[in-house]
Amino acid sequence: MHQAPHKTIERLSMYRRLLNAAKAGGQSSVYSHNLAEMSGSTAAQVRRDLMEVGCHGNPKTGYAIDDLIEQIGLFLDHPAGEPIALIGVGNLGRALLHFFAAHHPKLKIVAAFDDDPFKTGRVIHGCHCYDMGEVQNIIKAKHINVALLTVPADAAQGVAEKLVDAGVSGLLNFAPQRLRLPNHITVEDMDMTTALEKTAFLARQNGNGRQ
Amino acid sequence: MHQAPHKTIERLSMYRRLLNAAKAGGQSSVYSHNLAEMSGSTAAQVRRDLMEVGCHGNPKTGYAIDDLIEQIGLFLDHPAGEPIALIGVGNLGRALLHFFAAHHPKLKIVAAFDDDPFKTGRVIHGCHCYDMGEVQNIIKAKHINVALLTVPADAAQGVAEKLVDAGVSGLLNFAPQRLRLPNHITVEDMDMTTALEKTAFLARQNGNGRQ
DNA sequence: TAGATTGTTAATCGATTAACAATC
DNA sequence: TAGATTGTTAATCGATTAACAATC
Repeated sequence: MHQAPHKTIERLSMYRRLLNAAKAGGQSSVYSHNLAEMSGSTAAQVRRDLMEVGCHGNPKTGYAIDDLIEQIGLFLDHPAGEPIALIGVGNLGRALLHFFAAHHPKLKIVAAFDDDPFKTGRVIHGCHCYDMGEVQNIIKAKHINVALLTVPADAAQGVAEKLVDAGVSGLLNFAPQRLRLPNHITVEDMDMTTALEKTAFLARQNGNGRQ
Repeated sequence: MHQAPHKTIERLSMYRRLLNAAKAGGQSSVYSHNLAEMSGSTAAQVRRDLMEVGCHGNPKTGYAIDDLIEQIGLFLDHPAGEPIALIGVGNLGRALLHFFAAHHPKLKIVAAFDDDPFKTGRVIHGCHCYDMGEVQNIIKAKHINVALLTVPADAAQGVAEKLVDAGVSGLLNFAPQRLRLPNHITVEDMDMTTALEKTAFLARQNGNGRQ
């Protein structure tokens, strides 16, 4: 069996969000070109992505929204929900705790970690903050497989290795630091400095020419 | 003349960061394979990227770090520095103000905007917070070309259009919302929900199999 | 049926990787 | 010279786009 391309996974996530909004608006079916229009993709791409997760439409009625949401959920989500850890309760860490507290039924941040004694022991945006010394025990105890890394760049590699030792196999890394980890570990980098540099560069190149 | 691929731009940003660190550590030259090792790229890729910005090495001595940093800077940066706006001073907005206050000499957030009267008029992480009503005047007055968008999803499209009207041509969008803007506008999406869903999915697929 | 949409296959495109001659 | 590295070209790979037969 083949692997779904990474881009397909990203688009499926986006489709689901759009479908939930459409459902909330009272719609019950969509055509590929509707979803393409909303997501900025093409109709053919949408059909290919939906086929990937086993969704089938019908030339007369399009795709049933409830079916799409269910199939995408079966494909993307862990059925029992995914417990997640957040490491580093600085400004960005707290913002992400707040952001993810609301956003997702299946992805739940169940533990935060910091080494600042003014933060540990408290509940921040609904999430208990533990001392870094407990990170491996708690990750094992709570069967955490995925972590958000919001520590300073110079601490990132060391913390990441600890997490992997404790059993984490996916990291969403906000530290502007390349992580060297075994190949079977998934690292997704959210490098905001690079993203901003790229945006500024492309804006200057394609933009309105204002200097 | 041809355009540098987007991936090359991202890698150049990363190389520069690594080169600055190497320089601070006392190094004065690198080989392509050193930079490849540090960045997780390949030596051939590094050489191609560096050629793209007009850097040349020498089989005996490799590349001069000072030269690389300078050439990458000439390529990526606006010589006068790039003034940037941040729209939406919520948890995430404040975290980004803090993050970017320190990180970059050429990219500077010079104005923040919100419509909450408890935030406007104050200075937050060194940046003045203006009322949203002033956004177009200030963007024009300060010649701002690039904006960070950290407003709620349902406000993102409206705000983005206002910004584009005022002359912004590059947006770094943190709202989980697809923006529909003219083609000459650069939009870079930092979709954290999708990134986390993708990380969790790939972790489950490639990970240690723990359920 | 007629017409729009789905599902599938072939063509294109862009970027990465591999190969190798040129260079110090 | 010998050997490692650079610069450049060709081969590969993956994903997107285009084309079209099958379907309701």
